[in-house]
Amino acid sequence: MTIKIFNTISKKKEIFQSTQPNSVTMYVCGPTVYSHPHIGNARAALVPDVLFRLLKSKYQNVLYIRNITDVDDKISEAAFKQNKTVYEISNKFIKIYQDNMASLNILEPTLQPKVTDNMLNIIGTIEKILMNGFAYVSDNHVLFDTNKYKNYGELSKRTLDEMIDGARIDIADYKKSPRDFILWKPSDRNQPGWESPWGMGRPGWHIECTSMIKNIIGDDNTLDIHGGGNDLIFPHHENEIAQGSCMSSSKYCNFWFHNGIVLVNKKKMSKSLGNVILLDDLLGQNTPNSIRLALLSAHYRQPLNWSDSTLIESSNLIKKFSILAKSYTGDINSYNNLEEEMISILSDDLNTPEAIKYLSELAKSAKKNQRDLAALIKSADFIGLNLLVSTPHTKNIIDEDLVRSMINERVKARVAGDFKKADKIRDKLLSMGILIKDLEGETVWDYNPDN
RNA sequence: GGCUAAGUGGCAGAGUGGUCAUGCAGCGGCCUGCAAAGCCGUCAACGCCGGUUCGAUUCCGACCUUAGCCUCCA
Repeated sequence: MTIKIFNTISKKKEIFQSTQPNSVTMYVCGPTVYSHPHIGNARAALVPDVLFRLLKSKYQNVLYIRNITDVDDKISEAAFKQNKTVYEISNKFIKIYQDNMASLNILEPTLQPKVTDNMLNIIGTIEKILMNGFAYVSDNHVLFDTNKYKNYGELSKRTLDEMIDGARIDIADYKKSPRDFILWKPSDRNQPGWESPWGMGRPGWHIECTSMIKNIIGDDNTLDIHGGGNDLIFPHHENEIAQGSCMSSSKYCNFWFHNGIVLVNKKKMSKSLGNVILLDDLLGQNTPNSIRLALLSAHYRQPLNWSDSTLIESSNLIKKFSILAKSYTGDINSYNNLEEEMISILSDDLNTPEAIKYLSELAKSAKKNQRDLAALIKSADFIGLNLLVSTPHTKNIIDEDLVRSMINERVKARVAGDFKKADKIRDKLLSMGILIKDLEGETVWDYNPDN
């Protein structure tokens, strides 16, 4: 069965084909580690995670690389403000990032290279570009010469003239052309710096990705899939293609894969608008499953407008699935190919809303059909939703014995016909975050997902 | 201003040249001491104007609106 994915460079849904028959190489731009990860970082990791799971179901070897940018002026700035070293900042946020992603059941990539571990490779890559005549040294900087690379703009579909006309920035005087971008720049004493043929300095923003990719897959090999947020198409990925195509003769990458951004109140999150939603906050009040489902509720290429109701809806749905899943008593392994339909849905450009619809339909038929119930559990699991293990919210720590004794008291009151008292106890439980249901012969309880 | 996307029912959000999205909410019913949950049924949409077509929400063009990018950004 084939996988179709939308390729940004052709602007079409294409049948995915890897360069090697049983292997896939995928690179996704990871975080710059200078602050707490937000919901947008989560989407940017979660979308490739679903693709990774899908690819793994069809290919023997999937090499999934997600880098860690631990050299960046934003990190230096954070270090300066907090009176800490650059490494203290980056190590702290690497740890938080990885913990947050693990909480969301996002699988670890095969490799997570760091910029600081690749400085010699980066310098080597820049030397190759210089040697091939696509870069120049000016005032201790090394710059990519965009006028030398004739396909510049092929990803973002803009011409150099358009970019120059639309430019809102002042042109640095060491640049030959306003669109030329930095491969290497000098560092002063307060900035992290490395020895290079061009003096103490540090790499520009784009070169790290190109260098790490080529270092891992080999200069003359083509990457199968390169992913990242929509907002990275220009200039970051455009510049990567330019560099990567000019350091060796091989094509840089076959499939470009971009996820839409998360909007809050219909606007992109930004510190100035004060609408940044941090994962730490979200994870304190919601189950990983509901956050995950909420992030998958829109197609990955669409913008996702985040609101309270997004989470409420997804947590209701997850609760419905989980209750059903827990009623399953059979052996899941007695059925074959339970995930087949889910795989086929995702194979069409990762259509997660369609996948959720499928789960809803399974939930409906699962009441009468054990196989569908098993399929619900397995299919949800395929997209990383574990229905069998419920994770209570961290703030919802409850004395279960107390809950049971309150329920018993209410049962007694109901038997005695004292419904006033029974309702009072029910209200009290609700205020504690406990939802009860009177089923035939017994009363069951669960955490209230809205709480 | 330039570039790139998108505009679907009360909300979220897929999809399709001619029959159902789905979820939440609403409405009617079953169930219940009453609820909650569940179940059954039900209402409702394709920004605007043209064009192509026997037929368009779906294809084409203009217009309007929104978002993103053009500066760090996932």
